[in-house]
Amino acid sequence: MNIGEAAAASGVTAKMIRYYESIGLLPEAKRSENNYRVYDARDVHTLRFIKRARSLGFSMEETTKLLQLWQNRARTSAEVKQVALAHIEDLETRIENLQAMANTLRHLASCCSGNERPDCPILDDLAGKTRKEMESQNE
Amino acid sequence: MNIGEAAAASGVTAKMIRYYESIGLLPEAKRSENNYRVYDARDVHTLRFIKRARSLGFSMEETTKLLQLWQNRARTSAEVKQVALAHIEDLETRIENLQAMANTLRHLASCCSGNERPDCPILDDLAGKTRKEMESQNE
DNA sequence: GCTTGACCTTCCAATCATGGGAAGCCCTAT
DNA sequence: ATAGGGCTTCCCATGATTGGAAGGTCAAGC
Repeated sequence: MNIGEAAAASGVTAKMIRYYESIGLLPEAKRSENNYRVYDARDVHTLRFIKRARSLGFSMEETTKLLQLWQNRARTSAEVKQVALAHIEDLETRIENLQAMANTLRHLASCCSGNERPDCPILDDLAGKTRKEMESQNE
Repeated sequence: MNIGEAAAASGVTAKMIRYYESIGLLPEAKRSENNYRVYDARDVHTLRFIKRARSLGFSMEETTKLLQLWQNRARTSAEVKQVALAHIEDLETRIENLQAMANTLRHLASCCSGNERPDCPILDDLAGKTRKEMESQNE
C-alpha cells in the first residue's frame, strides 16, 4: 500500500502522513525497492486514530500521548481520562472566551442602527468611548 | 513619545507596534533625529482601538477594515455592523465546533471508569470501535 | 522504444500573530 | 569612561497544514 492509498483509506493527506513521520508521531515507514513508503491496514488504523483525535481538538502533543497510551497495554484508563479531562477544560475555557466576545458583539450590534449614518456604537466601543462620553457628545 | 512609552500607554507591545507598521496597518511613524519612532496621543488611541478589536477576536484583516471605517467620516454604520455580524457568525460557528468536541469528550469521559484497568471507552472511540464491537469484545 | 501522466521522493516556503534574541546605535547617570 | 537601558533592524521559532519545485519511478498507449 503506497502513501496515496493509505491517505485515501485513512482520510489523512499524504503530506500530513510524511509530516507525522518527520516529527516522530509515526515510526519511519518501511520502503519498497523504489524507496516508496509502504503501509498496511494497521498503519491505516493508526492514522484514523490520529485523525479522530485531531478532530476532537486534541493538540499534536496530546494526540501523541493518547497514541502512546493506546499502544501501551500497561496503560490505565485513569491516564487516558486525565488527558481527556484536561482537554475538556481547555475547550471550556476557549468556549467561554469566545462566548464573552460574541455576547459583547451581539450587544453592540443590537445597539447599532446599521443605517446610512456614520455614528456607530460598535466603533465607539472600540474607540474606548465611555457611556458618559457618548451621552454628552454634543459638548 | 517613544515606542516604549506608546506601548505602555496602549498595552500593545513595542514589537507589535513595529509589526503593525510593517504590514501597513499603521502608517510609518515619524522619526526623531535619532531615528527613533515618535508617537502622540492620537497614535495611542489608534493602538488601543486595535487592541480592543483584537481582544474581541477580530482578525487582523477585519481589524484593518474596522480601523479604516473608524477613520472614514463617510462610513455608514451599516458597513460596520456588517463586519461585526460576520464576525459574530464566525464566533458562533467556532463555539459550536468546540462545544461538539466538548460534548463528545464529556460523554466519553463519563463512560470511562478512570481506574487502574486498561480498558477505556475514550481510546475505543478514537480507535473507531463501534458499539457492536464493544459489546462483543469476548468473541 | 518513447511519450504522457500519475504517482512517489526530498526540500523549501508560506500561512497568522506573536515572542525571543542578536548586533549595534543612542542617551543618561554615575 | 563605563554601565544601563532604550531604540534600531534582522532573523528565527511557534503549530499544523498547505503549496510548490525538481526529480525519480511506473504503467498505459502510440
